[in-house]
Amino acid sequence: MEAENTLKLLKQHVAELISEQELIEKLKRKRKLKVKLGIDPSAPEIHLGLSVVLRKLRQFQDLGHTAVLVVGDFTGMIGDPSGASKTRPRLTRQQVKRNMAKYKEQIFVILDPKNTEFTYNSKWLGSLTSYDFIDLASKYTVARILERDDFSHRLKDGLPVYMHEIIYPLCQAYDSVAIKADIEIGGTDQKFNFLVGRELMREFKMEPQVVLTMPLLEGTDGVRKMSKSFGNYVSIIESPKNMFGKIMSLPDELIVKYFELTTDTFPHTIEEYRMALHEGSINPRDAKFELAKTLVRMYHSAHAAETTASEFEKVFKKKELPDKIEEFKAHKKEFPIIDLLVTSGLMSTRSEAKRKIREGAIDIDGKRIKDIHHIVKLTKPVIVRAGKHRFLKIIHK
RNA sequence: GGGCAGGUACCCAAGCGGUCAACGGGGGCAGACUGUAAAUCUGCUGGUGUAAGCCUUCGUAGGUUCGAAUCCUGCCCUGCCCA
Repeated sequence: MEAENTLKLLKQHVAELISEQELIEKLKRKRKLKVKLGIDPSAPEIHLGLSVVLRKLRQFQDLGHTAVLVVGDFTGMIGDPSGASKTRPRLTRQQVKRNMAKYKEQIFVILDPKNTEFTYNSKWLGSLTSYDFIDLASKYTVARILERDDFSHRLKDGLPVYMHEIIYPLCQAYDSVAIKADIEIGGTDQKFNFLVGRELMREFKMEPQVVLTMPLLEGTDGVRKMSKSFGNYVSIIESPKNMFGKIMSLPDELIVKYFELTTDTFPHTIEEYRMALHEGSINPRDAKFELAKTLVRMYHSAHAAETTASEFEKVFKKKELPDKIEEFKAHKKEFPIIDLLVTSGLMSTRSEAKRKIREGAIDIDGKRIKDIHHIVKLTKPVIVRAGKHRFLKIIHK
């Protein structure tokens, strides 16, 4: 009975499990399982998309299993020039170290440090000889590597596929061999690599790892997967205000998915939301509002959730000014509006400032400024609003 | 090693001697409408200048020309074909 519940929990929200039977077998043995997660050392920020996988990993930890985080420093240091024109800068040892320090600060917000092991794949990949490496490469065929969608698409479209890219899956698979992974988890986009891991483990006469993939979470644009490079991500260390705002600008269709994959909201509550949204008995905006509060509560505090929520109401529903506005101390009493926008950092160039003024994006004390020659007098503090949600209080100092 | 086709702004993609800071689309930003949703409509999307203008930008280095993203040469990079 208990085993059944365990399995049910672990299977929750999972995209694919290969195979369920093997997982059951492994769980039956009552030993600590090694659950592998590959970490990209070039992206030290944890966002909600990654939290989906981390939260699943945490479930394993809560059941007493060990999370083995394999930092891809070896592959990272080689550099990954995907995209023909932009060779990604190689990561130095230093950078990897710095990034990982940052990473660790965030990751234990979700993971349990007691059941977490960090390891770096340069430890074993770095010490392979050329001979070993070729031996490794001999265990897989080109055709099977090229089965992978993105490779075959790129070939079809006449785009480059580099040698090291096709070696990549093998390296990652070898990580599984090296740490003797019981389970590897990640996003569905990793499925291919994980399966290579299984094959390779068989080659090495090991029990193949169980593969568990989680759905990819769409980012704030609602279309592409959440990723730092698309700029559509919500970091888990985002300020309450930004986190709240980003969640509120999410497309409605994602509300339920976000509840499921990024929060601990009870399944039956989520089901209620789903029904209500479907029937139209709840304003999607309100459901999203709850979602935003829930997330701010998780990553900040209940208090922050309340104050951010009421602040949001105030600014966007009642169209009032926020309680707290950042201040900028000006050194002069009078400013041409363009200078003010640029020196205060609201705009990055004078041309941009001009553009925004002409577009009607700039308010001062609630009055829209359309004249690019407008002079701002700082006899008293003024509030500049740039666009929908950027406020700055300018005071003369 | 040889042949062919390419390298244009965040991405795709026109342009093929002057009217090109460079058509069009996507994305992004801003405005209207809203629920900081979607859809829709409008504007903007190198820098500097009040503006006229000036400066930098079309893989890279040179050259031809009054004038080049556009022509020539070397080099680098990508794809395809042949070896």
